[in-house]
Amino acid sequence: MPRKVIAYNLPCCYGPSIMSDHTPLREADNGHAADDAYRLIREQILSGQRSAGAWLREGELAESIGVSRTPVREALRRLTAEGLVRHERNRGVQVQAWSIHDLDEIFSLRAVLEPWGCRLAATTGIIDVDALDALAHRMDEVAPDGRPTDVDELTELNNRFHRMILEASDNSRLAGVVSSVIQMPLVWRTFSRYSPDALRRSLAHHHELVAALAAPDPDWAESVMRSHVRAAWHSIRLRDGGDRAPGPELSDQVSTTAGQPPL
Amino acid sequence: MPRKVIAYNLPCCYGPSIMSDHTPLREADNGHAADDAYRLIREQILSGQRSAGAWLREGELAESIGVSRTPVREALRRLTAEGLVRHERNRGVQVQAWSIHDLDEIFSLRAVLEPWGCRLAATTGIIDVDALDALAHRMDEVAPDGRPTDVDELTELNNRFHRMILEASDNSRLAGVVSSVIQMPLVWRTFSRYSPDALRRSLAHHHELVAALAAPDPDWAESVMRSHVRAAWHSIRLRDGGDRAPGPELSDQVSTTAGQPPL
DNA sequence: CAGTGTCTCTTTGCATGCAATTCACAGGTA
DNA sequence: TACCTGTGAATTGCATGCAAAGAGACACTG
Repeated sequence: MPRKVIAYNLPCCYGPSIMSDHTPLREADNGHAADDAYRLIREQILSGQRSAGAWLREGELAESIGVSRTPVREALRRLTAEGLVRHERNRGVQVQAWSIHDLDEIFSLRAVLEPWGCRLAATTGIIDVDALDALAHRMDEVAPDGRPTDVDELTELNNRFHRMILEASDNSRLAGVVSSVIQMPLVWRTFSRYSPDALRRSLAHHHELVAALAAPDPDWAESVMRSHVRAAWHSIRLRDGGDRAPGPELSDQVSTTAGQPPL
Repeated sequence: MPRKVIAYNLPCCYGPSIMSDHTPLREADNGHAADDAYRLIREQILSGQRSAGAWLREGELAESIGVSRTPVREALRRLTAEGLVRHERNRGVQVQAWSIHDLDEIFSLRAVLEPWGCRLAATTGIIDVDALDALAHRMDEVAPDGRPTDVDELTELNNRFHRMILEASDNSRLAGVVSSVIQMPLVWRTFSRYSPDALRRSLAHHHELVAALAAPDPDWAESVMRSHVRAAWHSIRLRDGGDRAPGPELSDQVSTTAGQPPL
């Protein structure tokens, strides 16, 4: 209790003890402890450094990040709410494990929501088609001939592309819901599972989406987005032991919203 | 620091100071501080005791609940993640305010997701039709002739009805997403806004849903659920200054998935 | 040898204290 | 009057200490 006072005005991590041998503390003191903890832990999970089922100990995380347990606890609660980790009372928090069934749930949801959002975006018309087009072209550069040079950047560009469309749907909850549901595929590092052919097709879809939104033709936009999501679903599953196509029945169920008569 | 030790073994709230004049402490000591705080605060928000825009002070809440600020903070973080409150760094937490636009967002999302989930429930067939039927009949009793005797119970039954269908869809994320998006209408105490006619129609929909799921006919089930949600949307809006029908364009957009050819 | 009690050690849950930030408001200046 | 500016009270952010709940080791008993 005496030394605490001294430590307070310093970037907290320098206080109590000389930093231990490994000092992967949060960079500088900007940001805020709880946010930093959240970001760092989240990154470690998504990047696979913390594998599914591993326990996340408050004490260990606090020390490695360079903050006290309090902000770590806050970060873990956020991650729990987002479904990235599981929390058991008095036992702790462990990284959520995922199965093929989870992947099917996610993609069947996306196959309903994203086409609908794309239709809305084409209808409301408040979308920056040029910016979207730029993203599509940038992705071509990062993955010439269907072979990605930088999977991380490709993933980031792809996320931005999809987010931009959903945000143009004028339904903020739609965008929120999709991004909350999508967390997990990041772990699977989607694009690293695509064949060159599949990736080329995916990038072509992006250009077609730009065209459909520029037209704007809501039916076209919706339909291309549906193809895009379902193609992605196949691409990811095929590599996976290739057990079977996306849900025999699910397949039909999802296509429910396909092939509509024009409104 | 001396008295603390004494207080520790008691149900924490009895410790430090003789309880103040108002003692709405958490009932008994069962449950756990953070969960209790979460439940109590959530209830106060949904019941309208804490009105939109009101600030939620950690200290005040902690005292009124009878725990320290730590579990209150945890509860507030959960509520933030769920969208019931807004959090501003270093300023605090205030009850989220809602607009007609929010209501439109929510119902247009429901109008896409719930019919789809209902179709899935009819397809997978793992639904307890009898239990569902019992719920529908119980609702008839609680609202004879479209005049509810107990709005709270009616609301609870209705939530159970819808949740049961979504849980039968075999897509846990779908159920999760819908319930997370639906929080707000609870605040609007949906059924208190229905006319007797509208409420009678709503209850009739429930019986028709049971029939469609018992058949089981996915197209029928999906279609009834779409009618059900869109009717609810109108019922809630009409009382509201009756400015206009659910989104002129939105209306078309949502019906996107309507009137399909049978699969 | 399986089952059970207990003991210890680890880890979480919660309370509390101090620093930092924000806001309202008063007082000074142009 | 309009606009800074600084001061103080209220409030959050974070660190830390103690109690309680689990998990595993180990001996004891049937």
